[in-house]
Amino acid sequence: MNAAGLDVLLKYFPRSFVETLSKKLGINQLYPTQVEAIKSGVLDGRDIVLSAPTASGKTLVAELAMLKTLIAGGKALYMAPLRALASEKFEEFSSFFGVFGYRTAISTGDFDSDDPWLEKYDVIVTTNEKADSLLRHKARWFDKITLLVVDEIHLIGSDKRGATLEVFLTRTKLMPRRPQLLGLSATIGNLEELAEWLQAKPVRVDWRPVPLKEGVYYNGEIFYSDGSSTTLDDHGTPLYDLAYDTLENEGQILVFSPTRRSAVSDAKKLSAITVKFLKPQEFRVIREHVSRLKSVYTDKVTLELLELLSKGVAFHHAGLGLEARSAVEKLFREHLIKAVIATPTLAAGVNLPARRVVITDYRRFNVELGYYEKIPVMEYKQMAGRAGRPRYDKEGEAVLIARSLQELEFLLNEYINARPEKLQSQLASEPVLRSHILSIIATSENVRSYSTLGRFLTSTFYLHQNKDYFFVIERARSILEKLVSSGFLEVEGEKLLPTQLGVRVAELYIDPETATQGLNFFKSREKASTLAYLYMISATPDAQTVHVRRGDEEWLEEKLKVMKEELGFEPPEDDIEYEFFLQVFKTALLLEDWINEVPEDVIVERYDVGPGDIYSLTLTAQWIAFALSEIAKLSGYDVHAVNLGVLSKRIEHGVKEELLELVSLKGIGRVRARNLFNFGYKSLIDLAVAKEEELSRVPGIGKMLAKSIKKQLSSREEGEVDEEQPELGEPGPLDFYLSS
DNA sequence: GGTAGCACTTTATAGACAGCATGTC
DNA sequence: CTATAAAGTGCTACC
Repeated sequence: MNAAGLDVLLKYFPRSFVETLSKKLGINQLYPTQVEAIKSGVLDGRDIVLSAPTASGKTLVAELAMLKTLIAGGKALYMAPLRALASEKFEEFSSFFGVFGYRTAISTGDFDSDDPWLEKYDVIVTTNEKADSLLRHKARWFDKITLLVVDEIHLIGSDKRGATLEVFLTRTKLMPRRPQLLGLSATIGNLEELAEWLQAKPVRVDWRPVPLKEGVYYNGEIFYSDGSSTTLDDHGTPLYDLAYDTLENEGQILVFSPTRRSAVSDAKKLSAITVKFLKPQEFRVIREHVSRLKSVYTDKVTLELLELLSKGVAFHHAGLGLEARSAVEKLFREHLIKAVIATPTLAAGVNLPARRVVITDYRRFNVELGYYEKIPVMEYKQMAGRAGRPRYDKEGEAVLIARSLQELEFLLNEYINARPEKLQSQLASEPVLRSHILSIIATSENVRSYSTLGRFLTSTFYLHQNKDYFFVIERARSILEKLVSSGFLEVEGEKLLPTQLGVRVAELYIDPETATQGLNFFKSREKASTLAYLYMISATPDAQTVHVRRGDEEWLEEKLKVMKEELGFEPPEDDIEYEFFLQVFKTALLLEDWINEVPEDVIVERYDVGPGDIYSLTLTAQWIAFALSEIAKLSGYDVHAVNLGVLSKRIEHGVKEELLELVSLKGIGRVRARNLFNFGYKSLIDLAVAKEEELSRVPGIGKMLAKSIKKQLSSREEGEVDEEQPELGEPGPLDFYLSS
């Protein structure tokens, strides 16, 4: 390695820092990506949108830029689209900046660094939504941010979540002292347009640390983009051929499959091959992981996975629980399992490179629109970019599978040699716009009239891209009317003022429509059954629902007969509405089972979901329950507020009310709490009185846990002093000024 | 009468962010 | 709206 490779950094950093980079962090040379970015001025404080392939060193660019800003006494905010990515970066940054004596914090739905908020940290890692939420809550440290790093900034074009990022960026753009911006992007068709909107410099780098070959497999041959080709041995099916060839050369293969079902079945098929390449010592290590996972999961989905793991292969999709997923990732990274067959979870998710990536189908069924569509080139490129493990593989290879000569041609032209499409702003869709319009008015003092809102909208990417100003203004006007009639805003002449309710809705981060539905529910009844609450929650636009299969209708209708009373209303007549009704009803039943302590395995079977689905379903329901409880409180519906508060806790832990006290202990979940309860420990007092040895006789409670319980209880008795919260409510520094 | 094997028919379809206050299966 | 693989069902041939 060439130590002089770091010379360019001496212009920006003290020599000791550069030496530390080399000695402690093993960074001796800069990648072309980093050189380009520095040439373009990231370290001189310039705003930049950097588009470069996966693993081409974008993270180090961000780290250097952040380090630069920290040395100057500033603070950096790093935003990522997924919680998993945020926590991955948090780990990385903690050690990187730790070496230089700077502190890193993370704030997502999962974790929150508590201490007097995030003020004293130098680097803060969040998800996009969390960053937006912090803005809404007027976090005071926000004006201390001197560098904003937005990872995967191309997410601005995603239909569901793109608008959040767009509004966030528009807001920061309009701040009086805007922080430096570093956007990190995959390859996109209109980088220049995006950068121009952000008033940043577009920087495009195509260099990859591991060269990537892209090709199409047809009739026993891989045809590469450069016109060359290789022939593979025949093992029955294209996927077998590709897998065999990869494993034979001691590589690993990552397969993208369109559905969960096909991912599982492809994994099963490939197990016949992978098992042949599994060495005995590898098998032993895998078995340890498998037996550990067996103690966590006993549902059929995970059991199927565990069986496959022992054969050196795995499937990966969002139905799997968190631990199962990360076990698959870990085993694959350690080269123990040879093949992973994944749904698009992994396309934009955690970094899991493999020598060869196979995309079995360029089409995917669109559940919402109800038809098959071809996946965007950008998504293909993201998947293909996973090919090639730095340091392990000389080159990576991405392969699409063609079924006919025509398709071969089509895939070469439309994917491999195609340019990724242009990013399109997704701001104009109504449900998205209504949330953000309320949020903008409710949480910033400077957009409080039709004209300032109009000016805000003018600064968005949407209007930068589409010149139809009047269309947006019209749509905004109709949304404003609805927000006013729902009681979130008030009009005083030209002025638009948020109500207390409106502010709270924006802070709680729920769709105004969710709040409206909640309020209608509260208004129409003084009390409600648990099932009725669960139904109401699951029917909101923020909720997730489960699918109703053909065979479900029958038993759902049986259930309905018995529970009509409890539900408190008649199901709709209309066919489409009825279909939605059944979906919501099924979801409500699942949640009810969950809070009645029905075992996870049973839920998995009964509702045809995976443990991961249960997790995300309950997480969402719990959040909505909490938010609506707050809305009820604010609107004077005290009974509903209390009921929903309790319900939210029950959903969080999956327990009956009687266990809520026990479950507040660290290390005690629904299962252990029930065991304790059945052994007569029904409250914290009971536990405080009990002896450690007695507690450890309860199934699921070992010596360690018994000790931890006692320790927790004794510290509670002493009454720990709560940490002081910074006062809220002052106008935040994030308010921007739309001076005309 | 029972069943293996095959052809035809039916069925279902990816993912995941947010509050708050501290640590799930 | 532009599909397809897996699971389910039913039929036939054969013992």
